[in-house]
Amino acid sequence: MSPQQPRRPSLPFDPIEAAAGQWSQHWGDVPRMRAVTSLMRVHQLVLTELDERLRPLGLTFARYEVLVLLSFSRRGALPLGKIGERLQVHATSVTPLVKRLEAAELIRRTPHPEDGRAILASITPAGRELVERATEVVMGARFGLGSLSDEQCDDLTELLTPPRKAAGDFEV
Amino acid sequence: MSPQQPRRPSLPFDPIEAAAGQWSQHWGDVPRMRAVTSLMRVHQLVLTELDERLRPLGLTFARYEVLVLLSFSRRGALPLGKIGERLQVHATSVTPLVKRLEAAELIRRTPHPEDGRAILASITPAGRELVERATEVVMGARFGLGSLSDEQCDDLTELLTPPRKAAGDFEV
DNA sequence: CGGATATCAGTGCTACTGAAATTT
DNA sequence: CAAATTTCAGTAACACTGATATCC
Repeated sequence: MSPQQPRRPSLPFDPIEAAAGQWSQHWGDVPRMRAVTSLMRVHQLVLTELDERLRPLGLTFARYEVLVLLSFSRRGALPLGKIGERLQVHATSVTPLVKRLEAAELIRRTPHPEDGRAILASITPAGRELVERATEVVMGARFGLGSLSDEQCDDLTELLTPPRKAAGDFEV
Repeated sequence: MSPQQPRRPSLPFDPIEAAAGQWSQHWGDVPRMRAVTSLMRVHQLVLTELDERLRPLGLTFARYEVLVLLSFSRRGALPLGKIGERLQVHATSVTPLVKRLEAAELIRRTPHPEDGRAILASITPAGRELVERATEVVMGARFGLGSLSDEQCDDLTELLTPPRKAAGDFEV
């Protein structure tokens, strides 16, 4: 539905390959230039598609991720700080994110029983229902990567691991 | 410089692998779930690093891309519509993007000589100088993908081609 | 006239800085 | 008191909708 970008005719050539040709004549490191450009473009495509499909449910992909995280947590509840940490969202961005989910009654905010500074976000039954429906939508869209085989997805994950490790996301 | 996100200690495990374990117990299609999560994370890491390095030059990665595109074009000039098309930026987003570059005197806006509706953006000598310096910065950062070999970058580009083709970016 | 080009106003989402309130 | 948790105000990007002026 609703192609936000006006439908453009397909180009008769790969625009990234074309740019790489120009790039190589001026500068160097073409492999990295191509990889980064491809990464940016595919990210844009995947995120746009998933946001679009989740919109009828009143969710963005970011809000969906919060619901998934809470539904996976032991008590269905986490302090806001943990949410930001796990999802790599800035502390000052968690507050409005959680506020929207609370307004839709998908989560509840309660004071942390053991730490008076912290707030617990806990998923509601309505939140659990919606995350199931949203997951069907996301899986129905094959995460926006339906053109890749399972093996190619695994290869992609593996190739994207060194940058995450280099950034200090995790050890080993 | 300036780590916007507070430096978090590395986790002793891969958080995406951990989430995949949970995911597999509830739902399916783990390969795609892992690949999309990795894609999102690496995109965030790369874009944050490049924006950070370009900030001292007064550029964002988006603005840098416009300068590169213009410096590659035959006359150093393109109509705004073409810029949006090539960089996949919405028409209403091109205007402020170009306006900022003009304010910094990196490009000039002139009426299209043959089409009274269109505006040509042309790169200035200062723009050409800055794009050279910015490219040194970006290449010095190895595009944020310094942890990958040339061969791995090529593999990554190849894996990301089917999604772009499926989205109709180009034919063949 | 219908379609294309660019602009503007306004909304929505997110990242960030800097500051503050509260609690540990 | 220093550090942690959350919130708020304000700035900056960017994507998008809907409307408008202009021109082909």
